[in-house]
Amino acid sequence: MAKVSEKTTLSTTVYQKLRSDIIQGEFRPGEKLRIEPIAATYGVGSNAVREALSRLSAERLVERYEQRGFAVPAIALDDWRVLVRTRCWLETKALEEAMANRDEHWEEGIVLALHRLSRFRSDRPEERAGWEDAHRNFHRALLANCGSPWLLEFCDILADHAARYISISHAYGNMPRNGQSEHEALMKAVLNGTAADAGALLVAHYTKTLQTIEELFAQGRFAPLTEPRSGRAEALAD
Amino acid sequence: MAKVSEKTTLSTTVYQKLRSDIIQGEFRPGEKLRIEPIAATYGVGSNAVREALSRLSAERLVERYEQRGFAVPAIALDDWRVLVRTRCWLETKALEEAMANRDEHWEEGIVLALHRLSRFRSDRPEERAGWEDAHRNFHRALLANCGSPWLLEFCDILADHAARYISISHAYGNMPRNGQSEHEALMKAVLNGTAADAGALLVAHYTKTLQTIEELFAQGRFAPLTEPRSGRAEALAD
DNA sequence: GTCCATATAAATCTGCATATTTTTATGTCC
DNA sequence: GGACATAAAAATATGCAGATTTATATGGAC
Repeated sequence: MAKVSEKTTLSTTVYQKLRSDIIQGEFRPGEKLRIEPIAATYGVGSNAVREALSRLSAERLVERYEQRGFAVPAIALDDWRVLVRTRCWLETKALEEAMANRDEHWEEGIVLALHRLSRFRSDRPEERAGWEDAHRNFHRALLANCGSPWLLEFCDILADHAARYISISHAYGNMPRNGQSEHEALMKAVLNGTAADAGALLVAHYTKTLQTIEELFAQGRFAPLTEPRSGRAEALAD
Repeated sequence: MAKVSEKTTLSTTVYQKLRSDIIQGEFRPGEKLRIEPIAATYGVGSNAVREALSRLSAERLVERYEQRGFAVPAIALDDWRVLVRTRCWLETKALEEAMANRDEHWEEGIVLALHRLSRFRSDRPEERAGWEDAHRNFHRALLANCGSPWLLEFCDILADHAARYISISHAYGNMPRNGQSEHEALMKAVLNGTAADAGALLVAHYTKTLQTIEELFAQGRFAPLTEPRSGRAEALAD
């Protein structure tokens, strides 16, 4: 029995596709998003695209320039650091609350998510998408019980933005690390340890990724993406 | 010399107006937002309204029902509690960071914001809008230095949603309290005390508002707003 | 009452018209 | 010639008026 496909609007379809493309780094940072070409690509009218871009701009996944259209956000080392730092703050808090509210269902969800994650190898290109997905679900499972849909959503937004940086970095020399042992240690601490210990492991986990990408910036790998070439039509910022 | 008015789009104008109306409780919770009437009211096309509503739905200030339009979110006691709790978490963290990063400019901003707030009396209807604004700015000033635009934005979103609950409550018997002495104590603790003390005062400040509105729920004042009358066209939820 | 067909209302979408910005071309001064 | 200003042209974003699709309400058969 195939799942009944949810009734949806064209605008939402475009929104989802653009969202996913941006997070997966299909667009260069700072790249202008012209409405007509996008509409033509998807075979829809320009209004549907505008609506999708407007939604994305509210999530900061695209930047909006009044009367001048939309663009993918630029990337910057400082922005990356702040993003990770904020993510650590919020996820640490969420994890602390989730652990305080612990129940069987939550614990089982974590065990299950880790098991599913273990079935993918992040170094095999054909499994990569599945791994990313499972990885995301594992981290979500840790926080699921925190008691605040708001906090969960904020963590999700930050995770999306972090995923974009990570996707971009993959195209510039960053090999995704599997980190299965880290995830196992994290799960053990979450299920059996103190909130402080678990939080420290979580922060350490994200800090590794932080540093990997910091190095790419330091090596200048992202230079062509962060220094807008003068005279380019893409220089939208004022 | 009047400030040059920013070039803007019709869609953004509608967005700002709707946003402000929702936060100020001009719509009943759960009320359906029909596109045509709104477009007619503002004298714009339906697409501009759709775009505005789409943006608002990304901020959770309106709910989106695929193929069935948009509605103002309902209100619920549990939602209100979670909202305030989350706000306390995030603002406490932001305040802690802001205090750790303290500098002169930040301190002066707080002093100035409190002074400006003191010029308004929340119990005078004609000054109410000004007071709300100054109050919001005071709380923003406390966190301004936290070092994370993300965290600031999340706090802002939560503040907007809390403001909606408060606006609605004003129409159902809740008198806004001035709280000047609370704000002064808070400022003193922020400028001269420990982060723990300041955070506790902040939480206490929000908890008072929490309880006031909890009581209105308990008294059933909001009942007609939370119990969707069956058969009404507004029953959109599934 | 439940099911189904039909009518109505509403949301959604498209194609084009308009307004704005960006680019290109042109002219002027030094 | 190069730097700068100005004006025309092109590209692009924005907005509107219906056409189309979808959901909701209505009424009748069973």
